[in-house]
Parts: sequence; C-alpha cells; structure tokens
Amino acid sequence: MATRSDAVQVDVRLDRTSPVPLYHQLSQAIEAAIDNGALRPGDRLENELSLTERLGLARPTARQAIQELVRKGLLVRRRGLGTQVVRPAIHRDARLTSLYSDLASGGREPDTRLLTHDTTTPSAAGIDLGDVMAPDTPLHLLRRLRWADGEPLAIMTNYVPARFELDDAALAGRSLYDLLREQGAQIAIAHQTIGARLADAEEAGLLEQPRPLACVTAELIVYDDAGALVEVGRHLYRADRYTVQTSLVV
Amino acid sequence: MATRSDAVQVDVRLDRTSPVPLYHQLSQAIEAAIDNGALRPGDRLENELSLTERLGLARPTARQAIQELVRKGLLVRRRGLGTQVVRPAIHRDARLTSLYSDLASGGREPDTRLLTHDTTTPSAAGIDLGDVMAPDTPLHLLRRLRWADGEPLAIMTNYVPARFELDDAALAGRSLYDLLREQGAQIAIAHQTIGARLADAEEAGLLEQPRPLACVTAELIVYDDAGALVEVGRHLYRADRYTVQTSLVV
DNA sequence: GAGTGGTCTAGACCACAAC
DNA sequence: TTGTGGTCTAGACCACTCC
Repeated sequence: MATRSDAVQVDVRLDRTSPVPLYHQLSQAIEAAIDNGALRPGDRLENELSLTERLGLARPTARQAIQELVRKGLLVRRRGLGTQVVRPAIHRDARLTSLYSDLASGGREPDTRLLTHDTTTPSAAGIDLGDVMAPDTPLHLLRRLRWADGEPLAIMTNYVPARFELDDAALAGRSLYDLLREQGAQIAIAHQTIGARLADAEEAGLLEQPRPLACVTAELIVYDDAGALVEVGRHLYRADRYTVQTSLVV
Repeated sequence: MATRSDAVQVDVRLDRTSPVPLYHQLSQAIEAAIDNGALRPGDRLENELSLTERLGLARPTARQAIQELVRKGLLVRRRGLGTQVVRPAIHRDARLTSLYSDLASGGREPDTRLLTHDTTTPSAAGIDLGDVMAPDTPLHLLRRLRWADGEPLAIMTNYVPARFELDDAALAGRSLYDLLREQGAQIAIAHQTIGARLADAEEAGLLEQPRPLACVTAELIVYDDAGALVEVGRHLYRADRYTVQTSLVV
C-alpha cells in the first residue's frame, strides 16, 4: 500500500488565496527541494496519488506541476517505476547569458550604444521573410553595441519594420523592446538560430578583441501575436562571454 | 453564438482505436494544417469548446493538443482573444542538424571514425561533475570524427564511465548510444551548452578546413534515469554546417 | 497482483478582452 | 454581456514494471 518506502515527501505549503496557480506553487516547491538538497539526483519523488491525497489536490493539477519540471529537465518519469530527480541543481554561471537575456532583461539593459541607424529593405539586407513580409518593405536598420561590466559584449544588428517609430534619442535611453511594446507590439514568440563565425576586423575592433576571433551568432526572428514581424536580430557575441544552454529529454 | 466568424476549422480525423493518444493525433492534424497552408500565420484557430464539441473530445484533451503546439512555437494563445498561428511553417533546412541529432539519430550514424581511445579521469580531463562523479573515477576517453555527405563535419570527444565496456571493433560499426543502451544505460536527459571557439591546427586539419576556423562547440552531459552519468560529450562542429534552433515563447 | 504513470471524460468557476 | 482561454475537481480505465 501507499508509496514504496524509498520515495521522498516534499515539504509543500499551498496558498489557495494566492493568484499563483496551485500547479505552479507545487512545481516551485519541488524545484526548491531539489535546489536545497532535500531531493537529490536519483531520489524518487512521492507518487501522484499520495501527493494529491496529502495536499488535497486533483491528480491533473499535480501532474501539471510535475510535467513542468520534466520539461525543465529536472525530473524523469517512467510508467510503472515512478518519478526521479535527474539533475543536481541548476548551475547559475555568472559568465552565461541565457537565451532569455535579449527579451526578458529588456527592462534595464546594462548599457547599449547606438552605432548606426539607417533604412533598408529585406531584399537589400538579404533577409528572406517569405510569407511574413514583402521583400521591399522599408525597415529600420540598427547597429548597437552592448556593454556589460565595462566591456563590450555583443554587436547587435536589428531590423525593425518602418511602421514603428524609432527615435535615436529614445533608443539611447530605453530598451528596444520597451519602445516596440509602447507602440503596440504584442511580442509573442521568438525563433532563434545559434551558430558561430569569425569576426571581421571592424567587429573585432568594436569588441576590443584581437583577431582571429570566434564569435557566437544568434539570429532572432520575433513575431507578435498576429504573426506579424516585430524584429529580426542578428547578433554577434564574444564566445568567451556568451553561451546558450538547453536541455533535451529523451 | 459559436465561434467568431473568422476562426478556421481544421480538418481532423481521429482514430480511437489507434495507440497514438488523441491529443497527439489532434496536434499533428493542426500542425499539418499549418504546414500545408490551410492555417496561415495570423489565422485564428477554432476555439476549444467548438473544437471539443465537433470532435467529441473533453476539453483537457484538446487543450493538451494545443499546448503541444504552443510549446513548439507554432501557436499563441491569449485569454479573451483566442488562439492564433504565429509561424508560417517549420523551415527544414538540409544544412541544419538539430539538437536532436546526437541522440535521436543514434540508430544509424552516417559515418563515424574512431580516432583515439584512452583512459582518463574527470580531474585529468578538467571536468567537474561535483555531485555525480568522484574526480578520480576512471573514464573512457574517445575521440571520433563524424562524416556526412563525404565531408568531415564534427570532432566528437566523449567521456564515458569505465563501468561501460567499449570495444573498438564494436565502436566502429555501431553508434555509441546503441552500445551504452545495450549495457543498460537508460538515457533520460541531456544538458547542452552551445558556444563557439577557434579550431586549433590539428582540429582544422581533421575537418579539412583552412585556418582560422570558427566552430560551434557543444558540451553535452547525459544522465540516465537514476541520475547517474552516462556520458560527457565535447563536440566541435563546422560552423558552416551546424546551427542550433530554439524557440522562445514570451 | 500491486504500484505506478499515461490518457481521457464531464463538468465547474474564474479572469481577461472586446463590444 | 459574450466569447475566450486559465485553472481545478473527481473520478475512470489502461499500460507498463516489478515481485
């Protein structure tokens, strides 16, 4: 009966008056237990039925919490076996800027210098946006240099449809995404392609690095919730300061 | 009543005798509709209630199908507004090898040549595996060269715990993951860090490319379902043949 | 046979957006 | 007010793994 003896019960306190969904409160509690060592790699999590009885939840709610952590790569489930912790804890490396930084940290960018601001078109810029935008649609072409910790970190090239108004003065003080949001862009989804290439002489100069210099490239295509293009970004990062982390569940 | 007039009904045929879950049959049908142009970017999807009535499904089942496509970056949902298509279709670029290739295509690797096979330890190899493995645990050290389409594509360095038996003859003919699976490794999850660096002279020679050469680096840490280490891979890819794609929902 | 996760149903109430 | 997605309940039956 009940759970097999080696399963670990997580200390969970749910607040049903909170606006935070119950499944998210639960997944955060489990994640915290993994973080602080109460649950260690290889440990078995209490099974769903026991968990739901103990916490007074319906099973789909508990499943949703666990599923969130499976997708994040912290847990693994096997039918007939149970749910286990696979990852020790999240390594937060100060050197690393995550995928998110370009969008999520938009609120207060460390320091961004506007290099140039011109007008172009997708065909002139060599961008193929087939279904989303005609090749002769006018675009802003921005080149910016991002600094962090007193060092140049990345050269960011942004293409933004001309229906947005981008004022150089505003660009200096505010993040690009703030400006776009203000003008009604409901940013919904970004597709990113990560690769590598050598920096040319000008780029290495801007990044204040000797050549030859290997850089991480990221091409970002950002759409709003109507599927309209908000931005194409082509960014060049110093490889010693930027990596991308992903998890893959088999 | 019913749906707002501009919503698109997808042609779906569900097979309740199939072992494929209903939610997955539905999500595949919607994805196919996006692929073949029946649903275009900006189109609104039929709402959940209408969809569930029409198909005779419960709402959570339809939600699960739609959620799958939201995570894949094809759809966006907004409360009070509806569900919309954001992405034209998935660009399948032959040049691109996805994140998955290292694990999923393990069945039939195009061609992999074993360069060296030695023994080392985490501390000697400069790998820190803190909780998962003591620094003096013996490891296989493999260096392999992967070919595709008659060209060298990647240099793969693998560290595998000595508890696995890796026979050079078997390694030549079989994929590494096949061998590990055969010996009981239930591969569960991989964490990957993508970056870039310059290839050294030997590496450029193996890849048959002139220097300086910028390469994509991928460090893979693979765990089994008990949280035990199965493999650490440090791979160096030709940047002109390898990129990584991810999506980011805001 | 017992324990476990995987799928599915049939509802309920709420929060947000548009009219 | 109406349509929409977001959350949650309380069950059901099935498939897989281990004993």
